[in-house]
Amino acid sequence: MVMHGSRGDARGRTPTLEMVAAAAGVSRGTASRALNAMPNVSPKSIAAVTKAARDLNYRPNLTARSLVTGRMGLVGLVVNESDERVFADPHFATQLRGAHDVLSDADVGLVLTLVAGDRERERLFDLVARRLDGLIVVYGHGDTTLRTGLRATGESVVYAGRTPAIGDSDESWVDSDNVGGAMRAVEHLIGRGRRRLVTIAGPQDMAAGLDRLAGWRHALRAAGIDPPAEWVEVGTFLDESGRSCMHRLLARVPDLDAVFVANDIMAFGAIRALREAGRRVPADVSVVGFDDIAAAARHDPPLTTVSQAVEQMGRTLAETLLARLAGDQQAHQVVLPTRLIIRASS
Amino acid sequence: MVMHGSRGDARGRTPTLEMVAAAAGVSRGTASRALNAMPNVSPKSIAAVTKAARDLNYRPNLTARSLVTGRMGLVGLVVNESDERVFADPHFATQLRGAHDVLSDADVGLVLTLVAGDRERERLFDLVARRLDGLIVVYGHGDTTLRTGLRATGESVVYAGRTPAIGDSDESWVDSDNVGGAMRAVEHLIGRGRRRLVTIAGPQDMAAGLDRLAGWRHALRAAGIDPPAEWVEVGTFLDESGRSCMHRLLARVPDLDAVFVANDIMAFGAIRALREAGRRVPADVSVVGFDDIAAAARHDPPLTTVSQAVEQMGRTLAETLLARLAGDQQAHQVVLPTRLIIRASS
DNA sequence: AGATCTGATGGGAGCGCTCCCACTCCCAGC
DNA sequence: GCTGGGAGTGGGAGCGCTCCCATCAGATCT
Repeated sequence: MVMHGSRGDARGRTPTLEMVAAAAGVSRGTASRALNAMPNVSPKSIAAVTKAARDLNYRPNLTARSLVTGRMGLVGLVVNESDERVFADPHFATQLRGAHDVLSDADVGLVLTLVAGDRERERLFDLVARRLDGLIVVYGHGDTTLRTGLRATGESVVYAGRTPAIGDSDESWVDSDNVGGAMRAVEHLIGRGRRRLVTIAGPQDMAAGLDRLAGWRHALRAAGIDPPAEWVEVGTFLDESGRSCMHRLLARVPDLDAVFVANDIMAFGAIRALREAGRRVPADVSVVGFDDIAAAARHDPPLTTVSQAVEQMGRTLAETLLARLAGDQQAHQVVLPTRLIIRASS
Repeated sequence: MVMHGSRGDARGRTPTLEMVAAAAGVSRGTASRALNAMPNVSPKSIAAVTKAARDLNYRPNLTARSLVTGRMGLVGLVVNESDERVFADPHFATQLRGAHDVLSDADVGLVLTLVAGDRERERLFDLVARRLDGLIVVYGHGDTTLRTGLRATGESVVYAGRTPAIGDSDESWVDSDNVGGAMRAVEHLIGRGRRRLVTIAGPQDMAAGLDRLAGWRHALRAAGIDPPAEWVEVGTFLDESGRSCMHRLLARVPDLDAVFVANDIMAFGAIRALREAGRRVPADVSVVGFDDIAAAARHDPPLTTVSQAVEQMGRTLAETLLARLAGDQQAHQVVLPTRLIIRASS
């Protein structure tokens, strides 16, 4: 199907439903019903049409189908963030694979849409109106313009990650149980006898940052400890940030005996800082991270951390969107379980 | 455009070309010509149609257009490799951004297509026949089944990276000047007085691996040095592989004074190995990498390396594909320049 | 003034499919 | 034997666009 010369050269070459029907000795309508597994078709017709379609190597023209159904069979994956930052996230690929699998089984294509700046955001609105059935938004954090814009268009959208900024009751999202994961991490540390249990939190404009901090605080209070504000440092989720936050915490709380870090990357930085300060991990200070990235198991010492169902998240995002496209009107808000992986750092 | 109920509820809501034409007081044909900037339309008509289209917030129905033109306005980005490995490549995002920019300006969508295994490869052939105008194949290395399959379909395809495995004269590809880059790296080291100049090569089933090794050998010979086979170790492009290769080289060639490493990641591993062996970089051994990833500049010591025009590569891939789709029959084989970045490691 | 050309226009045809309505069987029920 | 209904079928309409051809005005040339 090279066909740069448009119509002419394709005529007669690519088999159409009409040709399949003729070969099977039935009408177009019957052929269509047979191929789409609709009711009220005789087994004989189904067999004849199936055979004819295979013989002719027939592939339905998705464009023609779209024109009449109004469905494109395409959803957009919106990456609203600097691409470097997204692709640097070791979970992105896994999540993408999960979503891709599900969509691919449903014969729905995934159109990659990088958004950076107003012009591209406008283009996204245009795109979604013309070519896409729905959107999966990953890394939409912070950009309320995008969110309110999408909400206004009434498009089918599913977000990766809870949407903290605006009232989100009518939006669909899939998120990990960040609060629960953080709580279990803290409970684990308390069970190890730790009491001066500080935290390096993530950015507070992201649900993951907010929720992991909330879980830490909640678990401490449940254990009868009311953590002072000086036990908290807010980082950027990057390695170097973990290091500098840890140094500040050590300065403020010299006798700290454990730190819950909101992601593994910062936890690595924090462990470096602890060593620089002459503290041993885990003998003097226990460290727990979040994410269970591949490097966590290989780290020295292997990092105790909270694991998320990353591929499942991708799958659920896709499934939720497909459900919406199938007519399910209500918003789905799914929280996936997290799991504490205990290793040597605690 | 939610329209899960198919046709009915969209009728009358979404403006059509017919409606624009009526509002502008011209015919459908004239409106189409005006909006598509075709010749033989009066300025008055153009103005009227443009205004009517804006007033009605008209967006052409791409499906209807595709049905008649036979063009989908979609190209596939084929990732034929484990997703972890691709997304771990720090250049992938940049390259993708470049391609995305160009395609987006041409109003062509980019459909992400992960291929792993025969079933998915079959699905790709199906997909490209039904929904896509062409393909950009990144990381197609090794998979000749994919290549020969695509060649058989006569599809428009552009490869990222030279295609060494099979005769490639009729295939389009875009690649960096790996040979030239490697040569300049070696010439630089020779200029620094180094003579026992070993190399850690990349996988030999990838053009990048082959070409960088060839460049190293070529430059040495040009300098009157005929490198023995024991000066070469073949790595996997991963960090740990760089370290172990370096150890083996040190064992075989104890008096080596420089090493050209086929990528930065392995160069980091190699520098670790050199330190473990008590060699100073660059005092005892000079190290040059390839890629100029972000971490190279921040490394201790900052790494001398060969920089590629990564974003340009993405752009050129897209431009080449668009040219093919516009009817340009001949294969384009583009080699983009590389540049030696001299830092402290040499 | 009449013939000729050119730029501009209108509208039919048709892309390949799904949807729907009308129609034909055939069998059960009275 | 006639009727009612359901299963199965055929084919028209129509999705919104582009392409093309016939037409038409207005300008230009003999």
